[in-house]
Amino acid sequence: MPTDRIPIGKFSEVTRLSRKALYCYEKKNLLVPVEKDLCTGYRYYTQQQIERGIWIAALTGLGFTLDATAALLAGKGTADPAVRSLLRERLLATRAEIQRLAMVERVLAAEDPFEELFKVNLEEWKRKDIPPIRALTIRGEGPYQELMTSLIGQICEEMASPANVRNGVAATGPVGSVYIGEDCDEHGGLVEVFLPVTGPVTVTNPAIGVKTLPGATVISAIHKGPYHNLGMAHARMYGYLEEEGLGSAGAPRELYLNDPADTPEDDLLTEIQYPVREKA
Amino acid sequence: MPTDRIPIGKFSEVTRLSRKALYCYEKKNLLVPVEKDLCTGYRYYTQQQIERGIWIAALTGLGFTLDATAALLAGKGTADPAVRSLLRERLLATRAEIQRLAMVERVLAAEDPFEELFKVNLEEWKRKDIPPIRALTIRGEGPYQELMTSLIGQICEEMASPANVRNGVAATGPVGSVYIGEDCDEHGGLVEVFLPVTGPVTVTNPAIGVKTLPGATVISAIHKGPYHNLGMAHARMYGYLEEEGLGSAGAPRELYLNDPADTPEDDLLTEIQYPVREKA
DNA sequence: CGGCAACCTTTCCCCGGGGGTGAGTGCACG
DNA sequence: CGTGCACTCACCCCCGGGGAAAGGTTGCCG
Repeated sequence: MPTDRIPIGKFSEVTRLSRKALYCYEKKNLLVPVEKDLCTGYRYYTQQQIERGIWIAALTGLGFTLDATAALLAGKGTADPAVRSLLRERLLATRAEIQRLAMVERVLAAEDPFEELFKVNLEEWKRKDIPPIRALTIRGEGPYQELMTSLIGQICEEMASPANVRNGVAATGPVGSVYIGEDCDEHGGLVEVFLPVTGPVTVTNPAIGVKTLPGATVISAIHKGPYHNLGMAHARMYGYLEEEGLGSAGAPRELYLNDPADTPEDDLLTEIQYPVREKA
Repeated sequence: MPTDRIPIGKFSEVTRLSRKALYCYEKKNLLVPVEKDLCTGYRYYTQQQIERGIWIAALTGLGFTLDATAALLAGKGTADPAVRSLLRERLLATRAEIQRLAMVERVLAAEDPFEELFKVNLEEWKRKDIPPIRALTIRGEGPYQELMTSLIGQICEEMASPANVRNGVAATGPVGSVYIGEDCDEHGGLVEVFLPVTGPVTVTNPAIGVKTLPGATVISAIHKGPYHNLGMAHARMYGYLEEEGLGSAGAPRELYLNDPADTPEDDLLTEIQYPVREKA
């Protein structure tokens, strides 16, 4: 083969790699032009590099990072176990992404995607670690509807007391509740309402205390809609936990993410948390 | 609601947005903390912002850009046509991505992904614009096998002539060929072999000329494997063009992307180009 | 009232390029 | 041997954050 000096533009056409990509690959030593004119900086590639370029285009097109691509090219012919593991890892990641996109598609294709979003979200449970929380707490028992209103009202009142306002006591999160009672049903039970708080709190109402709620590992989901639908959401989460064999490890909590006073019922957001046993 | 001063860490937990993301949203005015301590720079969010944060997390999770997310949040309740179009655009993009990933998955799941890659690649036609090419050319007719060897040999010899070497004449791309004959079949026909070239060429062999091949819009695919399989690939591409109603608009070309002299037959890469009529 | 851990701040570089700019080259053709 | 066009260069900012470093604050608890 006679001398070949393929400038970057032609090389880019043949390999279907953009010029920018080629600069990038050069910096990373993935595909370095054989010749670089010292005075003008012009890059020249050769025929041999076309093949490598095409492989790079193909592999990155599969979603491999440039590092992985380099490794794959190095071990292509061989039975390198690293190659196998890279391939498998990518396969799994691709499948996961397809699944995710399928859900995204479902939401976007729905008549009202904004509504649909949180219906699906209910199925998108996430595990997270909750740190301990210092909070004002108050307990009560009875039918939820009135109970919650009353308990939250008392806590807010406490926060608004002159002593607390003066001392700069402030809430550090949304109001939440813990379903303590063993036999909570949809209508009522023993509940503890809490408001995460910071500063030198003064408590006057004897029913209210300052506690540090224990941390936990929880499965959490976000619910959108009126509070009276929360029961259904709990049922679904509970069912899911049973299925997965995750023993419930404590009382479930709810976090009321927006204020029922100035939000339409249908837009209310509630985070539901079910503690589970830690599991690597 | 009493004063709430939610520091970034807590806010990040509740909304499932990373701290980095929050910094980023602040810079873009997408979600700006209500209070920022002038002296320490600490950010404090409020309850009301939690809802917005959760919406942002949900929308970006669907793949919207931050700009799009902002627009969607602004027009959420209204029947803004911009919102509709953003949603539809995203839906189409998502579907396209799912399709693409499905192919990626097929390749990765194959027994030998490296082989599979170019089989599928054959189905991944791309339209591109080919600029005019200045090249050494030589024509011949007969059975391909021997014909090509001979023609390519002659061209290479010409390139290697003392005059050309002295003048710094160099190839600017891989050898290719044009199937000129109307009645080319798998075995032979009228062919023009070309080698893209630059510099003041001297031609001694009277069969060889310097020509500028015309540019074209082509559908191109990359074939991997022995040259004697090219016939099948051509047939498939031709079939595809018919299906799509793309009239062929000129003689097909092949580019021989690596050198048969030092490449195993199974690894030979050939780009096949079918000119089509320009179409917006 | 102190101490200490946990929190927060800014800054910088990374991914894998896309887009654009102004200025400096090449080379085919006349 | 010019000339003009097309090419190429380096540089900077953008996406949407992740990770790490170095240093300053908070605030709980004793």
